[in-house]
Amino acid sequence: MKNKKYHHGDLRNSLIEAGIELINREGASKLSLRKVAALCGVSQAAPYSHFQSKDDLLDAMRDYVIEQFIAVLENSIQGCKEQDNPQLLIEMGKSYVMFFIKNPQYYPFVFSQQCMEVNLSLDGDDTGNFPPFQLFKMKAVPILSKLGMSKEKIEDAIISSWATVHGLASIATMKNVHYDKDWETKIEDIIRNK
Amino acid sequence: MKNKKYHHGDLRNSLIEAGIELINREGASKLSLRKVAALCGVSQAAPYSHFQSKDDLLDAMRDYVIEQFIAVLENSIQGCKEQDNPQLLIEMGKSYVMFFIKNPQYYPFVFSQQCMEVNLSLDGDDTGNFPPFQLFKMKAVPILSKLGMSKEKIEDAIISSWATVHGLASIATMKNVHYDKDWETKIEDIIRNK
DNA sequence: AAAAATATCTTTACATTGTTAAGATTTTAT
DNA sequence: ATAAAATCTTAACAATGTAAAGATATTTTT
Repeated sequence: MKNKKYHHGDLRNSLIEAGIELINREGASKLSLRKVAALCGVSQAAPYSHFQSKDDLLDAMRDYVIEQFIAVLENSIQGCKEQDNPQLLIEMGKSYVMFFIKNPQYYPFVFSQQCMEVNLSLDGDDTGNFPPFQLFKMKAVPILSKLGMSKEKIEDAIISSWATVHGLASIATMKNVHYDKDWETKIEDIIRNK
Repeated sequence: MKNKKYHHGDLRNSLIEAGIELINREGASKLSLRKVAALCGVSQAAPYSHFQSKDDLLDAMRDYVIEQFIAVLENSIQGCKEQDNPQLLIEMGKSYVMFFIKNPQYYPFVFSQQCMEVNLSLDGDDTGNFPPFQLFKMKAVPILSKLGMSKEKIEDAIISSWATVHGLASIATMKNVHYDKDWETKIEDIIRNK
């Protein structure tokens, strides 16, 4: 490791993390490529050695955040004793919402480009499917099947559940939302109320 | 009405409508103040006689879209024979989702600035509350009360229902979402599955 | 009706931004 | 060691939001 280095060494990852840092500081709307480069101590054009465009960097940052998101969801799954109990789906839902409540800037960022692949159907190819939804689907199908639901009902239930949880995350992370109760303790009631 | 006019005559409204036109054409992310001005045939700085900033124009455009949105919701209410039947809430939900399915560019635009006022509580001041939610709340409370639900349950149910519908709108308007069924006919099943 | 005040618009200018091009420096491959 | 490739810098461009100064039209006042 040299002190003054022409080459940064790990610029690609540094740009991703610096970008996420800036998003947490002042939101995705105020992020600029040049600020990210400056935060990494490189010139304005340096990012173009690692990303084709600003959107390309944003995509990589999104992947990075979604990886954290997936880790949180999987952690909540492993916290469940019974892998075939419907409660597992509730726990996933709670984690889904809480992830964005704990990182409010992430919601508008992750879903700003509304162009992620989403396959709602139970059939079809799940490669490239929005990973959090794919994970939820994968866990939900056997659990709901065991309850004796028809395939069509299962598909509807999965879409409905995801919509509820996703909508809750959207609402809870709005800047001027007023809610006197504590989300963490209240959220299960709200999901169950379905 | 003069042919060549230094003064536009109705520039404020024209800017709002031109802006919405551009959003429908190429999405909110690609909208610029200068393009809006050009579409109205005025100079780049002309909008500043009517709006303090680009965000100020965007706010006015949002209000304009929300007015249309409210009109659609109220129309669906008036289409219901029984004003105290829970089916009315389903109809509102369908209209909520369908409004954004019919105008896919509106969803990311209306909710991009996640800073609208939202009061989730049944108590408290509803002035300034996000009008579509306020309307839903207003209609839901008496209907759910009649079903014998407690106040707390009602609040939970309203939040849950709005989250579901709002989440459905978010998901259905994603660009790369694959769904082989027809939303219009399927959406009620999905909402009911709650 | 004339003059003054105001509203609406234009032109010019500037800073910020994404992006490209040309070239410098370092690392890697031969 | 030399060539090739990767990584970075500086300089420049077009698009954008916005401010300032001034022109033109409209409204208000007298």
